[in-house]
Amino acid sequence: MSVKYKKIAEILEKDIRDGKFNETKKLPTEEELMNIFQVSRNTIRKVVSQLVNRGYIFQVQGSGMFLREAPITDYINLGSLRGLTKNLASQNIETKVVELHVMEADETLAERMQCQAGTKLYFVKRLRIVDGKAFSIEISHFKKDVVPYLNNEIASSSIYSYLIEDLQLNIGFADKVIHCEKIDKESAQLLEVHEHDPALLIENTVYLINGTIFELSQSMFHYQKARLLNRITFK
Amino acid sequence: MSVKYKKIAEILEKDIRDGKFNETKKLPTEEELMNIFQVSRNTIRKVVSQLVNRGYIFQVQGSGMFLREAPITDYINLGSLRGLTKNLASQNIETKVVELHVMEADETLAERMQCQAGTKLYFVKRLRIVDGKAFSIEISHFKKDVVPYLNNEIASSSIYSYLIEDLQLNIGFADKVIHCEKIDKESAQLLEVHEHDPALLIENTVYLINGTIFELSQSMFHYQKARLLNRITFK
DNA sequence: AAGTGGTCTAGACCACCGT
DNA sequence: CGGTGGTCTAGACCACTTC
Repeated sequence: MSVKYKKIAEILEKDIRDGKFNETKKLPTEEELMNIFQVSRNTIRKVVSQLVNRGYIFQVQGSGMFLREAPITDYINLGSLRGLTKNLASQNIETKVVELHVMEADETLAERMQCQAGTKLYFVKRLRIVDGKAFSIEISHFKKDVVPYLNNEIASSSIYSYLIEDLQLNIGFADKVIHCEKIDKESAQLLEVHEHDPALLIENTVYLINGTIFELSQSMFHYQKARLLNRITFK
Repeated sequence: MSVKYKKIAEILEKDIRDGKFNETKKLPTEEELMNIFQVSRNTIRKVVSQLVNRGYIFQVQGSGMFLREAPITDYINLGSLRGLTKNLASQNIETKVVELHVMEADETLAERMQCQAGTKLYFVKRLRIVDGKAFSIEISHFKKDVVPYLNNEIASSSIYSYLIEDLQLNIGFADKVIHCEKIDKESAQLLEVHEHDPALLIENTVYLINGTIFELSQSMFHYQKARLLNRITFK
């Protein structure tokens, strides 16, 4: 976080979240931001593009930069990295670790994670509980050579905070595939719904910035509780 | 499309799709691209950021720019604008217009579309058929003052091609909310599934670049056939 | 050490919005 | 017409990868 544009983007993101621009629903002009932060125009434009990509603002040529309407309900933001911990801010989230152990990749996993069969993986199955009610089941596989250590305590809080802040992983990009299906019996019990009820699923493949896969996960959501949000900008 | 970086991005996107870099799985260096297209480095970097955002490539500092693995199956790309027409390229898509007429926004619609109750809207209900099988039901509302004309013929092909190429709408951004639920009887018949089977839903709010909403739509997908893909990059 | 992407600056000119 | 964003250039220096 040593670079200017990231620092400034952090500040402005916080300002927006804190409602600092709510009266005008408008950001200062690029020139004003240049003066405030004492950086060049390109740097400000880089900052702004971050805020645009994160869905906070939109730009209108000749007019200014405006706040996008904040989502009213709690959504899982598909554009962000952290699972629930950062997203459903207003709610009360618990995590129950159902299973956690080291395993070896079989042929299928090996192919999907682009590694040799037999590669050591952490297997984690967790139940996420929001406001006292079962919300989702998350099954994750982490490559052990990238995530050398994991325990119950870490898995009970935010794994991603651990990966980023403690292990300092450089996470680069991810593929998320979303679909829905009829829930199986075991999952139905965990999520407290009926067998054959719908289930919303996200299959997540996460890459380091050098392009290596380090996580493959599946999240299964309670169909009545989960709503995913995707904010996109064209240009 | 008069600007350099968009033209170059189009060319490179096509090259990537055509498999031009498949042997090396690597793009030319920034310097090489500067020479090829005779533009400055910043312009090339802008081009590259487009390709990164669209999920085609990833950059590794000190090393180069590499192709991301192309998705194997056909997915609906959440990051792109067009619905199916552009996405499921390999398949055979038909569209049946179930309903098309002008209506007035009621209180609920007016609030969600940020307009006055009574505002004229085009209402379109379409059934999308892929490879001869029902795939999705799309219900859309377009503001008539933005989309002054719409007919059966246009709605039978790609509405978005019409909006962009003919009406020259400047589409800016969109909010997509995804969830799943049990399907109702009428929709079940259209999609040829059983009542109470799962259904995957996307609620889509689309804005012009000046921030005005012009479309509100809901797409309901066949739960066994639809897969949504979201490619994200962190940085 | 050489190659390649990442950050940052300073400045120019264009395109669009609103008055 | 003034204000504000959009595009583009030229050049400098830094950080990481690869050999």
